[in-house]
Amino acid sequence: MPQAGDTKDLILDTAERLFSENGVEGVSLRELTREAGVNLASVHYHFGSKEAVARCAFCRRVRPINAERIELLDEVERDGPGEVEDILRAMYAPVLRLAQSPVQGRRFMRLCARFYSEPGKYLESAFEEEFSAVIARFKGALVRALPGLSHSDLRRRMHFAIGVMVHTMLDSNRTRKLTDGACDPSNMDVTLEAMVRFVAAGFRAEAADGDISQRIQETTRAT
Amino acid sequence: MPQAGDTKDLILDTAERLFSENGVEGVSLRELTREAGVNLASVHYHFGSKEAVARCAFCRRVRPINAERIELLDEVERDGPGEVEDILRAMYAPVLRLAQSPVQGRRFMRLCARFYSEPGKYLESAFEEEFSAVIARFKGALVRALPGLSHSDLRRRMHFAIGVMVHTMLDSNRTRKLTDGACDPSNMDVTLEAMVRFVAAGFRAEAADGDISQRIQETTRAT
DNA sequence: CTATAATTCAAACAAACGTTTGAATAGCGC
DNA sequence: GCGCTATTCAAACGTTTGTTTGAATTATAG
Repeated sequence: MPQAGDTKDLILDTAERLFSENGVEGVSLRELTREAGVNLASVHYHFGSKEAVARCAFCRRVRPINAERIELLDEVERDGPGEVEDILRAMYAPVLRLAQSPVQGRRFMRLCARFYSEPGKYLESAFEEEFSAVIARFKGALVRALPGLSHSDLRRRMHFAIGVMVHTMLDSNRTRKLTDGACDPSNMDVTLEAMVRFVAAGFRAEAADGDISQRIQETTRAT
Repeated sequence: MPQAGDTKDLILDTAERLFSENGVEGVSLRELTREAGVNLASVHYHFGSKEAVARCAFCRRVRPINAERIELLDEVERDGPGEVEDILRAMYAPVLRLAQSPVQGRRFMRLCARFYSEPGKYLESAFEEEFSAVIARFKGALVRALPGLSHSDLRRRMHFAIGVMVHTMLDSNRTRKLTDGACDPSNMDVTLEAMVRFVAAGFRAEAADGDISQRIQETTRAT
């Protein structure tokens, strides 16, 4: 009983799985369609190009996640500025919690992280479109939560916070191999809390902004 | 006046530049050899394969860096356990300071970060070989500097620390586009110090592990 | 059932890939 | 000079890539 959109979803599901495992450039359309059990040409019939498949698979997952992020952040900030930990949890939790679902979640994390670090133009625009508003929203929340932090320091530390997240997502497979156990939900909760504490402490650290930057060089080269 | 090894170095230099800009898979050997001004076949004559070129270009830069890291860390730990900030500086400084050199440094950072996040087998072994000893050395130093931290928490936070570094390296180009100015040495010093403070605070944060290990030094949270 | 559109399919397309080949050239000891 | 090795070069190798094509098949509607 083949339903309408069946092929389309088969392609997207398989693309998400394979792209996350081997990267977009590392998967051929023949491999993808063979794995999905559909005809090679159906990719171009339904999507038009390989890049469109990648974008579509990416957006399909990332939009609900970013929507949940905004939703959680709104709740955190409902009664004045939120705590840094709560803001970070709103940022990290949706994407990490998706990773708990054994069937598709963990694979998407790698897809997302791969999209972030892959060279091509596959998604440079997609990332901009999907994330610019979310990032701006969280930056605003952190400005309110950390009024003493300079603008440049906040931007830098936000960068670090994203780095921690991306790296955790990318390396979830290696960590997985070590822990070896099946999908352990509590494990991800522990990881989330560890990330939140680590990054929150980083955000609250004393700033080393421009005015005292001259002292740094000596500190670095102290023999 | 063609000297011996001239072609080999030309290939390596160009590989470092192009691979860092477009990734290993994103650069063809024809593009590489055309840009380097050498013959296509000379790549296989001197290196044997494209993968070998990538590995060679990678190791050529990363070995002195890791050597300097160990050297700096030895100095930090010469009189007992070092401070977390000094350990992190020994870890971050060599790779970030290389980024100051306008000619090749910044490009290598992206190469290195790309190697870390690229799917293929190009370097999974190379990374293991070049970094396993260094990572173990720094992990030991951090264990001594943070005796209250559990083993699993330390491993996790070390993971975060690497994530901050990799992400900073990968995104140096975007930051570059924004700041737009030419290679500003002080800028990287500021970035280094910001990373050190951020990550050190993260390492010193109260652990969220099962066995709430203990309170860390109160001096850190002096507000 | 018939006609019309939507979808699937096998086959082929041109281009690009890493790699190999064998002759041509350069460098160097004798 | 000669002989030998190291290196360069243009050309082609076989494969794989994303994409296109046109006929076959299936679904939908009148």
